Amino acid sequence: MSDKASASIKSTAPNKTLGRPVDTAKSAIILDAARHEFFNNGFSQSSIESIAARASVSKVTVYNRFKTKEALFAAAVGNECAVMREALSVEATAGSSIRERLVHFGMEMVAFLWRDEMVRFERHLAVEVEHNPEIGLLFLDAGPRRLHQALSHLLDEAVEAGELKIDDTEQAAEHLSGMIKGLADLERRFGANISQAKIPDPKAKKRVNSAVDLFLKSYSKS
Amino acid sequence: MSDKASASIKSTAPNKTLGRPVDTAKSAIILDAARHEFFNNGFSQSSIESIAARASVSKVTVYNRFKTKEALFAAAVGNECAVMREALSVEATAGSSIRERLVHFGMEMVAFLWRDEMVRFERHLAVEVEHNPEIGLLFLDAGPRRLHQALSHLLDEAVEAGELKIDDTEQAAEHLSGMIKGLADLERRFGANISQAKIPDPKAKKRVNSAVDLFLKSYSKS
DNA sequence: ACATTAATGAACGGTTCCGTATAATAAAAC
DNA sequence: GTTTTATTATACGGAACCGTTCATTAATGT
Repeated sequence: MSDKASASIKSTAPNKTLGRPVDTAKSAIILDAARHEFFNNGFSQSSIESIAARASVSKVTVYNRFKTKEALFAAAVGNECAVMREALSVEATAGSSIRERLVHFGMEMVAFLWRDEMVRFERHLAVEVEHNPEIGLLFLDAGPRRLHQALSHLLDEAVEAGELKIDDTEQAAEHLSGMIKGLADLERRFGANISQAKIPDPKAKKRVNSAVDLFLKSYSKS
Repeated sequence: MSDKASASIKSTAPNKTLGRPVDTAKSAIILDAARHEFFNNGFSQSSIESIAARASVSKVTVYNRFKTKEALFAAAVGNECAVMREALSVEATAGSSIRERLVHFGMEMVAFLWRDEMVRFERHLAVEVEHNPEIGLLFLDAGPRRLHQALSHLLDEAVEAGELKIDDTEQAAEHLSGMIKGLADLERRFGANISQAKIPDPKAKKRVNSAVDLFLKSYSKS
């Protein structure tokens, strides 16, 4: 009876172990191609066909894994955010002085933000946030808020260790990271192509150092 | 001879005083419609036809004044930058204490940046900078750099008046404006729609005040 | 009235692209 | 081999839109 049923009635759920297996590697390749196209040309300027071509995959395969163009974009954003999370999970270098630790944090932050891919990612993501607010929060949680937490934590430890005296470490962290970015953040987003410049932000070292100076002048315990 | 020439030979340059005059008001109306469409939907998502419809103007008329879609976009950006220049030419309120002046400057800056139109303008402009770097510089000159100069000037005056002691006022101005924007700048660009919130940035007052506190703690002369 | 230019409305050619459908091929289990 | 599923290549329907053309109407000077 059961044999007859399974043979005659078409099962709505396909048998997993039967037929040609899904090439699981293709999804990652598609996402990588999508990342390249979307964050270099923008959402509406990127075509599914060009993404498929870059991934060396049929267009139908793309639609097979991702229901629609918007879904593919959201998946690409999620993927980038996951990568960002991984990159930001490195621990702050301890052992050195608090000044050295803060300067190091600042320079790392600048190096991270001033990368070409980061600039373009921010640009094209910000536009799509208007149509899909969720991806904006996805980015905020993976990037900025995480950085803020890391810096706040760094400050908390310094306070506990008696190196600093801060009432509101979160507020202090926001001030410091704000100074680290400074107005150069606008040059980064609207200025000449940074890929042509040898050094991402030539004034970064000076800016970060003086920012830490100003910061420590108020918050140093001594 | 000259009469004969001007009468028989078709002059390549049309006679200005002849025929129906150009409706000069239409250009401004078109630019306003272009601003609305471009900075709400983005460049590639906006169609010339919808812009013409919004301006109650024929599509041909648009192409008559602006050679191409890119030219219209650039013109719209230039127009917005001119408006911005006008808005930023207001003098800083003098007479009060330096603390009050700085806090006032900061709150004005936040109010200016957190407007819906400003957020969308920045978003859509940043994307197009990749294809047309000139419009980015146009914006930088009209907005951020102008703000920076204004704040630097304010600090210079305070130094001359003996209210502050600052070596590098430009660096100090960058730090202060960086703190004023803080990480909230990222929430502004990637966070939930600000138009739904009652107050643009609820934490702005606290952030600006504590930023000025930190600033003055180092640069006060007393 | 007439000449001249501005502006409109509608249509067109050409292009791009989304999402789907179809027929053929490839890779696995049986 | 056969069956089953994944993937490809190709084509299609449909829509959107850029930039242009043409015939017509509107607004001014002489």
